[in-house]
Amino acid sequence: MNDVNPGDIPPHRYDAGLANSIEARWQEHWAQHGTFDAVNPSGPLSDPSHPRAGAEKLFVMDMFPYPSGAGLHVGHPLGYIATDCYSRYKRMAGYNVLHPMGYDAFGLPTEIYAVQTGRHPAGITEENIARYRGQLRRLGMGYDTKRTFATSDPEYYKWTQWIFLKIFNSWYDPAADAARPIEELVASFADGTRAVPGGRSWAELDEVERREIVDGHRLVYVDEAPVNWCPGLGTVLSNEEVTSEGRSERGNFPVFTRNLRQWKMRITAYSERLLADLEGVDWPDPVKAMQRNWIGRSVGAHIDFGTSAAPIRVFTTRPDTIFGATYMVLAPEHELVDGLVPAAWPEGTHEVWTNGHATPAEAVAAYRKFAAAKTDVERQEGAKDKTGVFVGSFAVNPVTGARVPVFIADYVLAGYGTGAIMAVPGQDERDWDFAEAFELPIVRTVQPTEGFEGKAFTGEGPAINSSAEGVSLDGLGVVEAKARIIAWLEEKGAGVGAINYRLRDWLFSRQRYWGEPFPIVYDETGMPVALPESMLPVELPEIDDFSPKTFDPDDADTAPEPPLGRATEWVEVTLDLGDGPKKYHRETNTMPNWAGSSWYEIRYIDPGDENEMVSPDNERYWMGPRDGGHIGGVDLYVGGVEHAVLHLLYARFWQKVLFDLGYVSTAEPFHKLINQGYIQAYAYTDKRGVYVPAAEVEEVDGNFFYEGERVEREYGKIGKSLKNVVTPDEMCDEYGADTFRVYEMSMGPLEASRPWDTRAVVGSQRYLQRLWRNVVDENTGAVRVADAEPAEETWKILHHTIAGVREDMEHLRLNTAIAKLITLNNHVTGLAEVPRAIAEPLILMTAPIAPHIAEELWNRIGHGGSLANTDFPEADEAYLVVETVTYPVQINGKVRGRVEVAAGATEEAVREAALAEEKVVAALGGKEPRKVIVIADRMVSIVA
RNA sequence: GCCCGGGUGGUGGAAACGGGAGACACAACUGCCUUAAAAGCAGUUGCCGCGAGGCGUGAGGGUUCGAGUCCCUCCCCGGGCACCA
Repeated sequence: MNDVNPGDIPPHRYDAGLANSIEARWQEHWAQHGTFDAVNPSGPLSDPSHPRAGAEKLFVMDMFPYPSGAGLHVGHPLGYIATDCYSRYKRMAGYNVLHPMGYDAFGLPTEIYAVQTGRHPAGITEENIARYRGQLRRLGMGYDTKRTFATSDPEYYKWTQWIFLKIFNSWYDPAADAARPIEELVASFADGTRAVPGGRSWAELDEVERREIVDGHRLVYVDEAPVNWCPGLGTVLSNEEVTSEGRSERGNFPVFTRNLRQWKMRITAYSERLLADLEGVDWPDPVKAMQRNWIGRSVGAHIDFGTSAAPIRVFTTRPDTIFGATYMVLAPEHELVDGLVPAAWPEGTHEVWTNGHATPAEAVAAYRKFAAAKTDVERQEGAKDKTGVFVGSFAVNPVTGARVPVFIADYVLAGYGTGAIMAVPGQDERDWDFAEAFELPIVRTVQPTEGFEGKAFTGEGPAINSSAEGVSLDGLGVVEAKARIIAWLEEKGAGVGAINYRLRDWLFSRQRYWGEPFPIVYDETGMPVALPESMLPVELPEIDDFSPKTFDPDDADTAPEPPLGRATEWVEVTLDLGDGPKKYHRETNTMPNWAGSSWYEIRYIDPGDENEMVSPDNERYWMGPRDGGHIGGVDLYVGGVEHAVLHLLYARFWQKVLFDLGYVSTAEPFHKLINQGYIQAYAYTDKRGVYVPAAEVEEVDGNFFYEGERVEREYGKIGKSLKNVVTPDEMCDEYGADTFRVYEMSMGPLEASRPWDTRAVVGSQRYLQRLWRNVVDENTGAVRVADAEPAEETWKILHHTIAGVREDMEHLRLNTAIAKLITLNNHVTGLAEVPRAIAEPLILMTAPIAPHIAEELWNRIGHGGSLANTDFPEADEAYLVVETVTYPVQINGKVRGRVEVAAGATEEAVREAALAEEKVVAALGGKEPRKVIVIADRMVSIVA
C-alpha cells in the first residue's frame, strides 16, 4: 500500500487488493477442507458423516476444456461460473451436488506444438492443465477435488481402451435391437440358429473365414473407405477438419479423397434409437433439430431397375412418382457403371448425351476425370448447371416396362442412399434441370395445384399418368399412392419399403501420436486381435519425433505413415494371448480426440476405481433413470452449441452401447442440456485495416481513437489476432474474482451471446462494495451489523427477495437474481443501521454468486467455517401477502388513473372504486361506460 | 433453397399467464463532498413537447376491453444443413 494520500481511501474499503487477499484465503480453505467434494453412496468416496450424505443428488457438468497454451480469456468461463453458482445454490438448498472438472487433453494442437518445440506432448499438457487449474481456482470454482482427471492420463485412457474392447467384442442384434456380446453371435452361427453368410455351415468354414465373418459384424471394424487424406499434414482428417474449399483447416493444404483402410464405429446401427431417444431428453430444440438433421432419416423405398448387367438398386422417397421415372442416374464412382458401358453408342443416340465422345467408354472416362477434378466448392457453385453423360445402356422401369437411359452425373452422390437414383423430372427440380439439359422426356405424375407455373412440382396432389397393367395410382394422394406402389413392388419382388439415413459410420482412426493407442494387435493373417483387459492400458511409447511423415502436399498417391509406426520395438511384440507366445504387430493409429470425451461423465462418478469403469451402485445413484419416465443422465450439462452434433452424438452412442451391455443403467448420458452464449468483444482497425490493441482505444462522442488516430470498430471473437483478449486473471487483478463473477452473470441470460465491456464491470464492484460497507465499517473494520428489529417494510422486501431469488436460481436466471439482490442491498444501504436478521440472509443469498466475500462476511459476523452447506434462506409466507392492490384503470386501452383497494376486495368493490376515481370520472365525462372488466389483483378496463 | 434462433432506450438487458413496457446495471447529465480530481453519496435520464398531452418493443395488417407476448404477410441479423434422391 503506497497511496499518495492514504487518508482519502478508507483502509477497510472492499477494493481489488482486499478482494484478492480474501479470495486467496478462502480458496485455500476450500481446497484444504474439500468443501465441495460430493459423497458417493458406496466405495472409497462414501462418507456417512458428510453433511449431504443421504440427501437428494444433483449431477452438474460443464463441457470440459481442451487446455490450450493460450489459457482462458473472459469468454471461456461464462458457463463454468453459471454452473458453479447453480451448484453452490443447490448445495445450500440441501442437495448432494456433484460438480467436477476434468481436461480433454489429447489432440492435435498440443502435438503440433510438441513437434515445433521438440518437447513431449505430455509435459506440455501437464503445464497447460496446471495453468487452467490455477485460473479456475482463482475464479473460486467449487469443484470436487477428488474427481478430476485428464483424458491423456493412462489411468483414464485404460478405460477408454476398455470401452473400445467392449465395442469391438459386440455386434448389433437387430432382433433385440441392441448390442450383444460377440460370443452370442458366434454361438448362434455354430448351432445353426443363425444363417451363416455365404450359405455354408459354420463347421465348414476355416478359422480365417470365420473371423472374417465375425469381424464384419463387430461394432467397430476395419474398412476400406474413402477418407480425407492430407499428404501435407501426413494424416487423414475428419470432415470437420476440412474447409469448404477442400483444404485442411490447419495449414491450408490440399485434401484428397482416397480409399484407405481405417477403423470405423458402427454408429449407424443406432440411427433409429439416437433419433427416438431425443424425445426423452431436455435439450434445446435447435440442438435436437441439428441431431435429427445429421442423422437424416428418410422414409421411402428401394427399387430395382433391371439392366443387361446387374439390376440397379435406387433409393427414393417418392416411389409414388415411379411412372414419371424417365431416366436413371448413377454416381460417377458407382460400381455398376463399368459393366453398363457397351463398345459403341446404341443406334440413334442423341448427340447431347455423348458429350461429343466417339465411344461410351471414352465419354465415361472423360466425365469421371472431369467430376473428380472438381472441388466441392465448384461442384456446389455449378449446382444449377447439370452435367453428366449417357453410359450407353438402358434400364427397365419395373412398373411401366419402359426402357430408360442410364446416365452418370455428379449431382448424384456416391455416399448417399445407394448412389443411384430413378430420375423423375416432373416432381424433382434437380431431375428437371438435368432433363432439360439433356432433352429427356418429362412426365407429370402428380397434378400440380391450380395456377402452378413452375417446372418440377414437388407439392401434394392427386396422382396422374400413373397406370399400368395390374396397378394404378391415379387419383390417389401422395401418402396412399406411396403405400399402394410399395405393396405392389414388394409383391412383384421389384422393391421394398426402406428407411435411409444420412448418418455415416464414425471414422475412428487418426495417424497421430497424441491420442489413445488401440488395444489391438495383428497376427500373421493380418486380421485384428483384441488384447485382453489384463494388458490395459496400452501406453503410448516414448518416441523422439511425434509428427507423422509428411509428403508433397499435392501428391495424392501417398499413404499415411503414423508416427507410432516408427516405434518398432513397441510395434513388433511377442505376446501370449492364450495359445503360447507369438509375434504380433500393434495397431499404429490412435483414436480421434472425441474418444475420451465420449464417456467422461461416467468416470467422474468413480474416478479412482481400478477394477471397474464405474461401480454400478454409484452409477445408478448419479445417473440412473428416475420416476415418471425420466430417462436418466447427468442432471445439467452446460456447453457450447459447437458440440451440438459430433461430441453429443458420439457420447450418446457409447452410452447406448454400454447400456445395452449392462454396464450403465441409463440409455442417455445428458438429461438436461443448456448451450451457454458466447462473449465476444469489439476490435478496432486503423486506416490500414490493421488491428490495434482494443484495451487502448478511447471513445469520444461515439468515435474511436487509438493514439490519437481515428479507428474503426468491429465486433468479433475474442482472440490474439483481433488484439482484443481480456483474461480473467486481469479482471481478478483489477476487481477481484467475485466482481468478475457477478459481472459475467449479470450481463444477461446464460443462453445469450453478449459483448464484453470492461467499463461496465465497475457496476458489479460497486454492488459488492456497498454490500461490504453494509456489514463492515470501511474506516475501522468493525462489524456494523446490529441486533435491531427490522422494520415491517424491510422484512417484506427481504422475503420477496428470498422468494424471487430462489425462483430465479432454480431456473438459472442468475442475471435477474442478482438484480433482486442489488435491490435489497440498496434498500439496506439506506437504513440507519443494518439488522442482523437482514444481513445474514443477504450474505447467504449472495454466496452462490460471490462466494468469497460472502464467506468472509459470514465469518466476520460471527460464524465459523464455511457457509457452503448452510441452508439457503426460505421465504416466510406471512411477509409475501399484500394488504392492498393498486389497480391501474384503463379506459379504451389507455391508463387514465389508479385506485388502491384492499387485497381480496370483491370485483364489485374494485369496480366502484375505479368508477369513483377522480381522473376516471373526468375522462368519462359523465357517460355511462359500456362495459367494465375487472381482473382480480391486476387491473380494471373500462370500455366507454 | 430448407430448418432453427432472434430484432425492446445511447449500451447490456427486465417484463411465468395476453393486463402499469423499460427492473437491475453501464454510459451521460446534475447536485453534495473536495482547493481540485478520483472514489463515494443523492438525483435526472425511452422519444417528441415549456406544458397538458401525444408517440413508442423491426414494418404492415388481424384477433382482443387490452398485444413486446397470440395469428397472417414482409424486412433485417445470427446459426445449422445444403444437388441427401
